[in-house]
Amino acid sequence: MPESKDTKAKIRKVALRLFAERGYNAVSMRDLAETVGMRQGGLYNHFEGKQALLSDLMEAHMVALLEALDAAMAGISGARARLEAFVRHHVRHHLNYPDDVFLAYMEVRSLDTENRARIVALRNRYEHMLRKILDDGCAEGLFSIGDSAVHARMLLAMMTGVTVWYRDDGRLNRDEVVELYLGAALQSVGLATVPS
Amino acid sequence: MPESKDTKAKIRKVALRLFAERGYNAVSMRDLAETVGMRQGGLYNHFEGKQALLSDLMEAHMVALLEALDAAMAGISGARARLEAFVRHHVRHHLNYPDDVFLAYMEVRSLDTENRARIVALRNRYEHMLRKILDDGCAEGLFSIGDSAVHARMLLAMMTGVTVWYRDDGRLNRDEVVELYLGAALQSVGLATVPS
DNA sequence: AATATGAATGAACAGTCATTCACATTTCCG
DNA sequence: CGGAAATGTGAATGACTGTTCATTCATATT
Repeated sequence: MPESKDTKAKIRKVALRLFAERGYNAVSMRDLAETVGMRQGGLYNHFEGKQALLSDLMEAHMVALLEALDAAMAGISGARARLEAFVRHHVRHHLNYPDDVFLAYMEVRSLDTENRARIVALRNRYEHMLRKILDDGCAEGLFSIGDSAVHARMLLAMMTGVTVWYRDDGRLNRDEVVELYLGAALQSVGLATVPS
Repeated sequence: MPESKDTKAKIRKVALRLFAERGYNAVSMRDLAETVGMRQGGLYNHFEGKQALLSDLMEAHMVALLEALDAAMAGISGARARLEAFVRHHVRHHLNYPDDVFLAYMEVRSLDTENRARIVALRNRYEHMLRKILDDGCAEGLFSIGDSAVHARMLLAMMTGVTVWYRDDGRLNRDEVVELYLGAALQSVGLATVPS
């Protein structure tokens, strides 16, 4: 069988979708195995258990998110350009991987203590990158915001929320949505958006 | 017994906290009863079941939120003043009832079809109020935003996120936080904030 | 004094949960 | 080709799930 080797990948793919759709606690190992096309016992040849599977998915997403951020910011300097790059990266990544994002956001509390600590640390690193950009922009006298820590959280919440409503068959395509979020983000720090 | 009559209220209070803390599916009726200080069977003298309890909590919150909005907006005219009133109301209400808000946001998917439809309808009514304000502001030439429907969702996600991080023993008090969100919201629609 | 009500109990119900395990089957490699 | 390692099966485990119910009891009503 040619596809037997990527069973692990298939389990992850299905688990990601089901966990994101119904929530971690509402998905049983039976549901998961059945959707994958196997019996529940076989899952344990690939993962230690349900908790390990969740943790694996969330960590993979956070690492991918941070790597994509590094790639998006490489060689870009200046607070405004860096903010633009951050927003574009964030919104685009969230549009491309809505299930990953949704899972990482909603199921942090389903992680046990150790796993949660690791995921939250990665998330804090991400948040700190944005806060640094805002601080730099304020130091340069470019941005006008009340509090960089709060503003970073405001922007992240605003942008992450795109996963809640965006649908590919809707009125707007992904590029348009990215630019809408970019415009709002720039105005929120006191920068006028240039008309296209 | 003076306190036997408000058992129902106590169940709601405890359920709200537990559901918000651990998630609907992670709280058993035994957990709930034990925390209230009774046995599981007795819960069913006050609520039809777990689902009815969740639905009851969420609907009560949505109704309270809409009523508070009506009160906050009464007699206020002009797009800018109405936007300010909306933002102040929303952030303050979310700071005052973080568990209600968190539950209503996270557990919509745990509702069965009929209950979900009712809650989502209430939520849409709320979102529409904000969108109307944005449309009016654009029509008056006051606001500068790309898309009022998207911008309404951006603002709501941004403001609702306050429940995720705010702590009463933190660096900022509630009034300060409200004003920070107000400033960001106004700038995001292209309005300069007046220095205090 | 007799009766009705609201509320709590604790046991029982039929399922479901994640996980384990002995046992097939398949796949890979020497 | 052969045997070992990887992978899948199906049954079993004990704990936990939401819900029901006969029963008890204190209070309120007649």
